[in-house]
Amino acid sequence: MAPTKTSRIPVRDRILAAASELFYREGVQNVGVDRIIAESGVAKMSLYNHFKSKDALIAAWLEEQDDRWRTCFKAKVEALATDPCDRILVVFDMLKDWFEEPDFRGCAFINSAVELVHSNHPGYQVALAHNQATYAFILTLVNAAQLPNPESLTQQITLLMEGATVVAMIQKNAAVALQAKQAAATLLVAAGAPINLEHLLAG
Amino acid sequence: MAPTKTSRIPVRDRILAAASELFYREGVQNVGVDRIIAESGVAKMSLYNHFKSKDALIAAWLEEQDDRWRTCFKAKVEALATDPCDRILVVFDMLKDWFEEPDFRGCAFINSAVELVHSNHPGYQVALAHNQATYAFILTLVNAAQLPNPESLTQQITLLMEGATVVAMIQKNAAVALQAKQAAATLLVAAGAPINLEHLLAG
DNA sequence: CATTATGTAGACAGGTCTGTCTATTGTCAA
DNA sequence: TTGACAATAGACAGACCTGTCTACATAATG
Repeated sequence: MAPTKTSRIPVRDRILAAASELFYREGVQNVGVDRIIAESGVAKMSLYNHFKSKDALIAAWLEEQDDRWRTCFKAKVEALATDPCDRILVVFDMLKDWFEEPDFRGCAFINSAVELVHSNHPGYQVALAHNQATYAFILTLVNAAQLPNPESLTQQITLLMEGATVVAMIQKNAAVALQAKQAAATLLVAAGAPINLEHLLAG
Repeated sequence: MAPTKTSRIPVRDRILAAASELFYREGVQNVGVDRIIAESGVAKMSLYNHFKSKDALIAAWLEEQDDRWRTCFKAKVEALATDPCDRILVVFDMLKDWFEEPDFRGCAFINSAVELVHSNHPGYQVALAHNQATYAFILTLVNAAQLPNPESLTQQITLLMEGATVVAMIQKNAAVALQAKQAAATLLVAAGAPINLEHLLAG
């Protein structure tokens, strides 16, 4: 490899970093490869040497995002709470923090699935896999809480998560995360979880 | 006006009809004006005489969809149920029917907001207004049910609706509507509504 | 030093898209 | 009939986009 004078970060990583920011901020359709190479300070041929096409770059970006999300999300949940039910609820606190980030623009996977339209697009496949991975992760939390009908409860909680993400994006309103948390807590209590609902309403 | 020989339907309506199908099926970004005029059998200048630009056509399409939705949705809910709580729950049965339509591809307003990116786009404004109209309509149902904290309950129910719509789209899974309905029923019961949950699980 | 691999810079082809323009046709009303 | 209006067909400019190509520069390795 040729460590360029301008930067010692590998070319592929620089491309992915620039693509990540631009794709998320403006959508995959509104960002051309010319802007990605300009932002990353890379030659166009380098981009096409590392990625077969723009569609392949989109898929690679989503895969990288998915990888990061799986590890970061799991680690954060486990660091913020130990009780199984608390871990489910703390997910919504994390969502609120995410929604409050100034550059928040919704879920990259949902947004990309909408833009890519066709489910045979490699990027769409990654988005779908991410969606199922979210379900699977929440399911581990619900299973740990040993509540009845774990699959149903998990699906309902993920619907609240996705709904909150979409509404927070379109309305630019981070507070919906708290409403989603309240709803999730109600579902948990109805399933028999030992949660103090009064305490939730306060903070 | 000049009623064309090929059709007596006004030109503007033919343009909107073609745009509606194409925009919804493939997304506003993936459909060019050339395809709209080909599908509607209209001259390009006619399109630009009726709509200032493609962006204006997108906004007009969304406004028309919003108008139709407001009247159709309200009428259907009121026709399918009379009890306030039943009316809230029947919304999710309607969602399921919608999700099962072969051409279902999610919510046109959410999808368009994602594609248009910028909240100052006229189409984005219509999508946002539609989102708030949904909230307002559900709020009337919740108010009719005379339950405590109507705004919170309404927000939580709309989160379930939006979440179900997004997940149904990305997974092509209409069954999530039933999970959303179940969650909504649990929330209603927790709020004191007189609902038989066992009956819900059956159908 | 020489070779090989990697990256750079930028031109370029071929396609698509929006929006404009012109010339022509058809329809209604006075 | 005639003039005003609406719609048609299609060419066109200008911009943008993807992906390829060439010529050159740089770095590590044998």
